Amino acid sequence: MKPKAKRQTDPAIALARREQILTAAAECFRRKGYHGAGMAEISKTAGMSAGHIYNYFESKEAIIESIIEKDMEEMFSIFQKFEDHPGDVLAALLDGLNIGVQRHMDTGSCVIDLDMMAEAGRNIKVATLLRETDIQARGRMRQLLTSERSALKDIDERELESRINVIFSMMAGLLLRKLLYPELTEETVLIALRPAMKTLLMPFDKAQ
Amino acid sequence: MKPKAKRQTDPAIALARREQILTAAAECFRRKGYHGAGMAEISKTAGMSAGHIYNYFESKEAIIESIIEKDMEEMFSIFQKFEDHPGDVLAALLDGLNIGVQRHMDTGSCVIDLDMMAEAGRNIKVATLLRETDIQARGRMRQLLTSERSALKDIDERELESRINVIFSMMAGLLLRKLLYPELTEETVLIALRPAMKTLLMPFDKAQ
Amino acid sequence: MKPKAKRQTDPAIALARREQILTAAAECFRRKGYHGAGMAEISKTAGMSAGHIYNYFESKEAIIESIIEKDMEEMFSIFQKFEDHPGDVLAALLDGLNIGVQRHMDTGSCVIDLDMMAEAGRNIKVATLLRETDIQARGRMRQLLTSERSALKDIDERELESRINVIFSMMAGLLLRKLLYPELTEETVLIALRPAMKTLLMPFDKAQ
Amino acid sequence: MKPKAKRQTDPAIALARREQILTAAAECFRRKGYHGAGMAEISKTAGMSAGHIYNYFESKEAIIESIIEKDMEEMFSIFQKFEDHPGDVLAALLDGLNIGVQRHMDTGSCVIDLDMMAEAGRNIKVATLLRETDIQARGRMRQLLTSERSALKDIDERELESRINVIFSMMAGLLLRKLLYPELTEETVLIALRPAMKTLLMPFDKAQ
DNA sequence: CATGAATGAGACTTCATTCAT
DNA sequence: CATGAATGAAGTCTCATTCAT
Repeated sequence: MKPKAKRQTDPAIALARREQILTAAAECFRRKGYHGAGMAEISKTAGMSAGHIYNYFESKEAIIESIIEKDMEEMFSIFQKFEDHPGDVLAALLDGLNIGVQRHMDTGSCVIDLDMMAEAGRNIKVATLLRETDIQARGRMRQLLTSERSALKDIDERELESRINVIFSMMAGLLLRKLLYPELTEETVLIALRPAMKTLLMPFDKAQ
Repeated sequence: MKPKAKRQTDPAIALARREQILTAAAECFRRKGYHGAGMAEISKTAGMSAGHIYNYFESKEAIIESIIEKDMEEMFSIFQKFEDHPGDVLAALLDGLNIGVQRHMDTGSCVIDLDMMAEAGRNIKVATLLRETDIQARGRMRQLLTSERSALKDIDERELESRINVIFSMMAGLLLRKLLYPELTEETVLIALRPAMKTLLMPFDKAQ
Repeated sequence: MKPKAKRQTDPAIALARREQILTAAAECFRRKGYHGAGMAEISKTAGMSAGHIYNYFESKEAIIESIIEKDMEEMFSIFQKFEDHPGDVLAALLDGLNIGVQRHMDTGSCVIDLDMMAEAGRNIKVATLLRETDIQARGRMRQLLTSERSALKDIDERELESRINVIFSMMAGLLLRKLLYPELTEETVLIALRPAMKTLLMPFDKAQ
Repeated sequence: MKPKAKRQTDPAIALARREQILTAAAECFRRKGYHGAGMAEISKTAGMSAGHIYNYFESKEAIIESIIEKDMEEMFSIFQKFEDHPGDVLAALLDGLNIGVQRHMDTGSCVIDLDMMAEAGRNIKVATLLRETDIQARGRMRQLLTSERSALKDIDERELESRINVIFSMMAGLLLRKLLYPELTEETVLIALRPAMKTLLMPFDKAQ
């Protein structure tokens, strides 16, 4: 979905402008929310006129869509780290857990993600984008969990799906906790999160 | 925070009108979001003039606040069930887990809760209300977990906080999963959720 | 302009109700101004329902018109005092000057009069009523100034008109001063007002 | 309090637009009063969209405040004339009296001033602005009356205050007379006004 | 006679978007 | 390429007035 821009002379400049706008918009959305941030504020933050933005994006909605795409790419890079991690998958994921927690409790990205999720509930285009992003993420996670170095490489498909969903659910939910309690720390959360995550990454005991 | 309405002759009618408005508003918010739904649409859905709504609610904001309050009361009744449950707490909560999942995956209430969370990011009154609601819920959960019939009655405060937060996080996160994947079923989720929840409701092994 | 009321059973009750409304409305207008006071507030102050007021007055505008009429009648009674005063007119008016000042600087009636004057600028009905009231007042004043006991009984018509207008202007203007400076006292004003008034009530010296 | 407008490229255009709006608003206020004139009417009169006005004024209230400020500046220029007048102060003020009368009896500015006064009764910002304006005017008048060329340069403070207030009262009151009697002429008023003013500008006789 | 629930037009204001320059 | 002046639809809210009861 790159060629959103209208006629442009130098593609390099055009790309730079787009980045400029996306960065500014993301910051504004973070501060004020999608509805709270106006094009005027975004244009001021981006250092260009409001009208000019429409040479690069068809609408305000198109901007948030592009931001979602960027988020997607960023997330991929995060998963990459886990894949490069030596040792078994369980250790890798538990090792990286605090990073994951940190990321999901960063109030900065928090609000904007929430806004996007809320928007997804009624804007099918946003919903589709988010779903695509998430499907990619789940794919990566599935690769990790079914790799040779994983203790779960033989579990059945349905259970795998469930585990991944619960893991994602738990992580994404942190965002909501942090939003309600800004004073909540990662350390506190990790006390119970780590054991729960371990359970989700190991075979369930027959006894349970 | 009961009598937000202005003076009314017949309290029964007044209450009915309030309900009428709240129901209509909730539906509109669900469809269009808090900002997306206008008073015009709400009034049409409620079957009365826009101006008349202001005889029962001081502002659009007051409406969403009332909706939040109603949700709070509903939640209390849910917790009450757990408290009345015979047997130990672990069993009670695991028994009621499917109900909890069901509730958190009901797309109907889903979107509106998300919207409220997003709104909380920029509307301090909404944020306060949500936080209060959540504090109440955590209080109930804490009572449950520290009751005589709980296996966790002796754990230290910090760990207790962590467990509760992770439990809430995991449950609330389901809402986001369901929003992205409407086809996701409770049964699927429960496969991995139940073991994870069990871990969160039992003492952590020293070995872990 | 009495029969503004619609069908009524007992004229006595009807009149009482009208008084009730007028008193309440006057108080509200004084506090909030004509535009600032709503029918809701007036009806509450009057101790009856908003709808019922419309059985006695056709509109909000009709209420202020009635208030103006009442003011007119009140003013007549004030002039009566001067006419009954023993001694010459000059002494009578100077004697009563502090009362006149007091009345024109009463912030209570102040604001409502101002509102009515402003309204007169664009509402011909109000303008007519005020003019009629004022014409009556000027007539009384003229009688006083041309009575046998007055030093001005022989001056020509044009000069008389001018004197009366300036006197009224000076007195009415006090209202504006008091509004701007609530701390302004009658005593302070009288220091210069009394000599000025004396000049206006005596033949102008040739020398001047 | 100059740059109330938002950022504008060409200050000349911005200023022109502000003038355009102020002129239109003043005309509308004159015709319908502050509350009676809507932004729609003002914008139509100004020849621009209602929304655009908000690029130059923050609110309807800001518009009337600007109008008051303009009036203030205009008034200053009038006082300047008196100060530049050769001869003694008494002569200067009596000479300029007809101009002052003309100004205070101009029905055009009349009604809008009245409206502002009435508005001051309930809008503290307007009240403050009007009071400031008047204080400035009184300051100028005081300078005039206590200058070396004045016969009143040695009178005590309280009497000076009283004289100024009565002078202003008398002049401002003319506005009300003209409003009630549009047929009233300056010449007629001046017959009695000039002697009264002379009294107010000269030492009071002991005999009085 | 009396109520107050209900209306609906209109108030001010915001903001995404367009377009002449 | 770039601006920002300008638009206009839509937003929330108020309030004089009506009418079924």
